[in-house]
Amino acid sequence: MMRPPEHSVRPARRTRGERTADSRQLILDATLDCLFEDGYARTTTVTIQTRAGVSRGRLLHHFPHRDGLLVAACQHLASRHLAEMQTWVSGTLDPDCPDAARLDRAVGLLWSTFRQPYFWGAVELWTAARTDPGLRATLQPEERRLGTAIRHVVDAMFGGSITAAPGYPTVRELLFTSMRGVALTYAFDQRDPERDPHLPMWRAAARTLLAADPPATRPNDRRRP
Amino acid sequence: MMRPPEHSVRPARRTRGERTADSRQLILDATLDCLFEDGYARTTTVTIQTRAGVSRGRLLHHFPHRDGLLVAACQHLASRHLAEMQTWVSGTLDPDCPDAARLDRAVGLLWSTFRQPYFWGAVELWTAARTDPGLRATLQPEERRLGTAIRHVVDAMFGGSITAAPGYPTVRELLFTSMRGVALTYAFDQRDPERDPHLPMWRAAARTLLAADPPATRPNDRRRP
DNA sequence: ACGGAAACGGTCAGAGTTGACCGTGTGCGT
DNA sequence: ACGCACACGGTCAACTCTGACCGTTTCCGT
Repeated sequence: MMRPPEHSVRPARRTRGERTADSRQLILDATLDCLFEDGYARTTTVTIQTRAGVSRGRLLHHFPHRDGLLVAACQHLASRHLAEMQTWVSGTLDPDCPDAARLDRAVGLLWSTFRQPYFWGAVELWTAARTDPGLRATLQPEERRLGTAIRHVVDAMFGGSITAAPGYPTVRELLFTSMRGVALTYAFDQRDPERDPHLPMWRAAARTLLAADPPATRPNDRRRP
Repeated sequence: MMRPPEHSVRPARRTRGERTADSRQLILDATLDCLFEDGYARTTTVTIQTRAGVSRGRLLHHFPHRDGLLVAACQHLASRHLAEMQTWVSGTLDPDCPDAARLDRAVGLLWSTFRQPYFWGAVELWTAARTDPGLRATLQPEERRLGTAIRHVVDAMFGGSITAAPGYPTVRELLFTSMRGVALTYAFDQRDPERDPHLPMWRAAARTLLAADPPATRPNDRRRP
């Protein structure tokens, strides 16, 4: 009653654009959280609005249709993941790492990216996009952009000396796809990712492939006359 | 009116057990078809009963709850896929294949298994099982059994001389997981699987890894004093 | 032959989901 | 200062999906 308009409690007078940005951020983050925790099938608009802490009106004002919300979530997922990757790799990067131990570290780092909530959110969207042309149309270019960006980050993880090896492109692609394939099985078979038997296998295979002299594209005629 | 009970038109007098088996077969096949075509989220009991051509009573008599139906679909998927794999590999197997061309053939065959509807049905169930403990409990042992069985089939595809190589287990696992990871991207990026750039990469990497002399598990100390 | 249970066919209520709709307050251009 | 569109808050109707429920036919043991 006797309180004057206290300026320390006031919500800092947000502009209209800021409120809109906040709303979108809240809702899209909540959408990705729901995808991760509940899965695509149980991710309803009510679940999202509850988790985001917004009213139904606020949700429907920014995303009138569920389809548009999920499409926006795809783009949000991509941009958020990209930002995470870049800050995260710059924090754990070690410029003067001894030598071949860098490969082992890089493999471990790469594998750790497949345990983050991002990966499962992406999987949910991927599988949903398979039977949803609208989602697919959005997801495809977004994932392409992300793919090239991630490749650069991975290159930075491995470092120049490894990247220069002729067999490196094959190693990078093989590791990346194999890890994705292995990570997918964790959906129904949850073990300790740190003790995954594939981890030493990836390291050993990478060493062998990088040490192979030819680009490994010609099958025979290895020995010179 | 004047027709006697015609024995040529009568539906061959099925026993009760046969009808039950037919119903389950119809419903479970339709369930897997729905998973492949519509995806998990849009696979409803009504969709299934329509596609199976059964009444609601018939569906609910055999599968009172949707959960049980999907769990049964998991087992059905596994057994059906296993049977398909065995008959299919025995039909395309070539005992006296020249030599290393067998590897190329095996890689191509293995890759072709990731384009069948089975794979996408499995992916739908895997992702659903991640957030559904009931599905996961059923899927896990079933996929384990399938995994070992498939490994045997793959071994048969490669043949004894390749299988005997010390690096073979790594090659098999790497190929299998990498193909799964690549196949997953076809959910949102549909290209021609026959011209996938990974195909020559897999073949080349397999050759290199199989040709490597040591088991490739010890990182250093290659040269003896 | 005959009673009972299995194997349906078909309806319907209840819960859940989506989005249209209307009312309200407030930033913002003029 | 002023009004208008934006950014909500909140309600509700239409729709969908699930599973309970009841009636009917057909197989099967005795």
